[in-house]
Formats: sequence, structure tokens, C-alpha cells
Amino acid sequence: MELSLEQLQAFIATVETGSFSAAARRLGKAQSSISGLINNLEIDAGFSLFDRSSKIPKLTPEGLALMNDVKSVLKSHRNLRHRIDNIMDSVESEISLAYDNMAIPDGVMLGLAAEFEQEFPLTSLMLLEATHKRAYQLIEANKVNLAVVISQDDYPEHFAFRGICHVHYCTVAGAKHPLAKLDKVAPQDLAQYRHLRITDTQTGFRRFDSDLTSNIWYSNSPTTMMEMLRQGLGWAEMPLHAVEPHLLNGSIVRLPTSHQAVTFPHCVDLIWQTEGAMGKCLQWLLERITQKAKALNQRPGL
Amino acid sequence: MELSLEQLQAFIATVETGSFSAAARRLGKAQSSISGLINNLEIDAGFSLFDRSSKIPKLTPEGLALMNDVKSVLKSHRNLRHRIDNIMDSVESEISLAYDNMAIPDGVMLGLAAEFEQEFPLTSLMLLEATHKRAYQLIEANKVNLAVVISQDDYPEHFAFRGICHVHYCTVAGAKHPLAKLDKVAPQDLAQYRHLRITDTQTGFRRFDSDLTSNIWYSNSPTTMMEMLRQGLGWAEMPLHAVEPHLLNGSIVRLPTSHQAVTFPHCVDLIWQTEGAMGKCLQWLLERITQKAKALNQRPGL
DNA sequence: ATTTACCATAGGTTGGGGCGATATATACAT
DNA sequence: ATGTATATATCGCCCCAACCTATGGTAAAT
Repeated sequence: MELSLEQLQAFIATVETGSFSAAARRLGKAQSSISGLINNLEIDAGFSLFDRSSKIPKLTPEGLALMNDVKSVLKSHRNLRHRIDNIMDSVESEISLAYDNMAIPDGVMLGLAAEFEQEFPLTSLMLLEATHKRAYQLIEANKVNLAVVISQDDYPEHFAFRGICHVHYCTVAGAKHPLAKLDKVAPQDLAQYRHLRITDTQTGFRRFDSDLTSNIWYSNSPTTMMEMLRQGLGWAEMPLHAVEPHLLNGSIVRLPTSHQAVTFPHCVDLIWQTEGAMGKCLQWLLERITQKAKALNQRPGL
Repeated sequence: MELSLEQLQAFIATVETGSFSAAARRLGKAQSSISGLINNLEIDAGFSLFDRSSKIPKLTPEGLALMNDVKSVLKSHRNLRHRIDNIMDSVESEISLAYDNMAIPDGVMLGLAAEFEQEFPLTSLMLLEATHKRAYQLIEANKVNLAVVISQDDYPEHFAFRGICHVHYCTVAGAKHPLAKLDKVAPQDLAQYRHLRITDTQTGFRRFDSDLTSNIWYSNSPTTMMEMLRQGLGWAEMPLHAVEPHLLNGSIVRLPTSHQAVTFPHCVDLIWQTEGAMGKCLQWLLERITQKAKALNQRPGL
């Protein structure tokens, strides 16, 4: 093949070391080999790459113009070599990961992605923020390798799960909402006002799954949900981490519910399908998420 | 060399055609060659790339994971081949181009860049918007290949220039400026008000090059210049194309000067250094800019 | 059952890439 | 001026990857 990798390698080594001999030393070959490779490369290209009139060869303008493209070929070839090593090492080429935005803060997952990039530079990562239901479906359909969700009571046979932390929910409303003025909020109080819930556009609506009230509004976006709360459109059960900034600036308040503690925990699970072997990336993610979630748990509550 | 280009080529051809034989036909080789290449590639990689249990080979998951990286190697290799063709064809690898923003509208140059990309996909283009003086310096220092500037009286020996069009200047001020209320504006009227000029941060200020007035404000940016005009901070001589939108919305008006026509033309030159041969890109740019400028000239004036 | 199209393997040729040895040019110190 | 160190070019030789042709085996289609 014209323009062989050996030729290109010799070319770049010569450019970088400044001489054929030095290039030969770097590549562990004889000087005559480099000389021959460069000669053949020049024949293939059709013009000379180095000016040999003085002792040390000087790159010609044409050679310079070629350099970046040659480097790019060698770079992608090295990349291929690394990919093969990865595969032999059972490092996946792509990984996808869904998380329930009620189960774990975005920041934690983004931090994880940053670490992942350092650890597995060749593996492409798909990070999906989703509702609980959507995340579960993605695992079920084998569209993602791993998901972080609020715990369910049970999982199908071929699922594996690992509890990693608790997320603390609380019942909240906008600061100006009538419920915010009560000293004690009972279930029947809640039933008198509109209930706000996170749902999903894809999974259809289940409007009557609450016995507290029949007046429920749904939103699929946590941010519009927060805005609805601030505007006093209703009350909601939300994880602490999602409402914390708004609690701190006072636009949203926790309701002192009488039927349950002011904050009540839900378990958070890591879930995945058991079929198919886990590669290095998946193992790493499993451990790393577990660690990060544990650290999260030890953070003092509000 | 392990992972030779022939092997990679055979691999991709097989993936794309679906069989070793078809790949051999596409590449103009014998079927046994492909078979051998793939076998060696599999040995080098350390795992099998195709499942041969049925009649037509089926890409393994590992093979699939490699495919993109292999394609990328071949793509950059093809790119290198094209670059060599370009060099043999004296198509430059990079071209830089400066233009005086008073001489020609940005839009024309951006349109040119878009055409350039189509014509010379491998050539990188540097398009510099500059003042007259800066553009001239860039040519002088050989930092750019070509510049579009307002014509000078004469150029040094080793410069080439080509007049391409005229740009029509006019004297303007903000709609609420006192000068805007006069029926006829004489030089002594102008002298009573602040003069606004485009200059350059790099070339130093020449404050006393005007005999009309000693009160001159400078700006290096056409947009702040326009804003200063709108705010009524002074009058300026500007090319029509730069002020046209503001004339149309009425925020800036032309002054009916008594000492010169309301619009007065300046020649626009394309300039470059004569030393060094011109490649295809430069020739193309020369012709294309000339054409576009001519079309610009035939546009009806305001 | 036959044909077709596919893959694997064997055997032989060619040429690129590898080596060492040698000749020669250039820079630099003495 | 001369020697030393370091360059590159070239020759002869070897090896092996890449290539071919030819052949046999096998899965799918007719």
C-alpha cells in the first residue's frame, strides 16, 4: 500500500527528532531503514519532504503542509490500538446510564461523568436524566446499562439491584400557600388543595393513584414543578435535594405534616439487567456511584 | 506493522459489502487475499471479528466496537492522500485574508468564505476583519496572503494591486445632532463639532492629521462608532454600506455637505505581495473577489 | 439433487521493510 | 590543517506480508 504506516511513522519521527539517525534511534531501527522509508514516501508523494543540502535535513514547505495530516493518521491508528486493548481488557466502548432526577441530584451524576471521562477516555457515555418510570423502562428494554432510581418493592427475576442511599422527601408548598400558615397539616388538609406531581409524557397518566385528593396537576419537568410550587399552585412531595435551594431562599416551605415525619426517607437503588457480563466500565460505575451515594448520605440533613 | 492499512481496508470492505468475496471484488483483489488479511487482523487484534458459522460472515460485537475507529483511520489516510494531490496541484494548505471593514461589507466576505469551503475543503482559511492600516501591515509583514483595502496613492515595489470596485462614502451624524438641522453643511460647520474616526489600537494614534477640526474622537470598532453617532456625539465620514441600515431606520442621517458631493467614492484595492508563486486558492480568491466586488458596484446606490 | 456462492487452505511470486557494512558529506573542535 | 563525531546514501542480503491461482469444503437456494 502506498503511504504505509511505517513510512508515515518514520516521517513524523524525523520531523520531531530533527534527523534520520535520531528517528532511527527513537524507533529502534537502523538509520538506513529510515532513509529508505523516507525515500519511498517521497516517491509515493511525488515531491521531496526534506532538504538534504545541509547536514541535518530541513523540512520542505510541502513536507510541513503534510505534517498535520500525517499526525492525524498516526493518532487515529494509535487510537485503534488502544481500543483493541480496551476490548481485550473488557472495557466497554459505550455505556449508557439513566437516573431518576428525584433519586439523586444532577450534580452528583455530572461529577461522575467528569471522573468517568478521566478513567475511560475512549468509552462514550450516555447520561440520561429521566423520571423513575422512564428510567425503569430503559433498563427493562435494555436501552441503558444501569439506572439509579427510587426503590421499588420488588424487581423481576433477571434484574439485579443494590441499595445505595436514602433520599429524604418532604411535603412542601409555596411560602404564600394557605397550607404554609397551618401549625399542623393533616391528610385531610392536604386533600383540600391541589396536589402537584412529577410524571412522564411517555408513560401515560395515571390520575387516580392517590387517595388523598382527586385534584392533581402533573408536570414532567422539575423546574416547572418548582415554579408551580413557588406560585402557590399546590403542594407536593419532593426530595430534599431538589427543593433545598428554594427552602434556603424562603420561596418554598416544608409543611409540618401530622401523619408522617417532616422528612421521610425513600431507598435509592442502582438497578441493572443480570444477563450479559459486566465490563470494567460498568464495574467501575457500580462502585463509584455506591461510594458517591454513601458520601451523600452522610451529609447532614437540612 | 501490525494492523496494516490493507487489513483495515479489507475489514471495512467486508463489513460494508457483507462478504469476503464481495469485498475482494470491490478492492480488486482475490478472495483468498481478503481471507488472509482478515485472519491476520484477527490474530493481531486477539479476538475474532466475524462469525463464520453460517455462509455469510457476521460481524461480532467486538468487531462492531472496532468499526468506527478503523473507519477513522482510513478516513484520515484518504485525507492525507487528498492533501498530497492538493499539494501536487498547487492548492495551498492554508490561506489568510484580511479586509478593511470600511472597504467591503462583512457579508460579502462571509459569503466568500462559504464558497471557499465548498471549493477547497482541505484548505484552512483565516479571515481577518481589520482597519485599513492593520490590513496593510499584515500584507507588509507577509502575515496574510491577500487583503482588501481602500486604495492608497502608491504601493511599494514588491506589491501587486488590483482595483476591484468603489466604495461610496458620505458624511453622517446622528438624527438629533445639530448639524442634521442645517440645509447646507460647510467645512467650517463641521469644524465646530466633534469628528469621529475609526482607528486602530495597534498602530498608535495620529491625532492631528485633519485640518478640519482638532476635536477628534477615535474608536477601533465600527459598532461602537455607530453607537456614538446615534448618540449624537459627533459626525463622521463612513462608507455607505456600513451606515445603510441606520440611514433606513432614521437613527443616522447624511449631511448635505457643500464642499463635496453627498456621496464621494474611494477606490477599493485587492493587494498582495508579488514574491512567491500563487497557488490555486489564491488565484480563485482573486477572481472571485473581483467578481463579487463588481456585482456590488452595480448595485443601485442609496 | 444440483447449482451457486461462499470461505479456507496450499503453494508460489513479488516487493517492501528490515539489517549491516561502507562510502561520503558536514559541522566543529583542536 | 586535521581529526572526530555525526549525518545521509547506497549496496547486498534476508524475511515475511501481501498477492495470485487453484482446489476443496460447506451452507443456502433452486
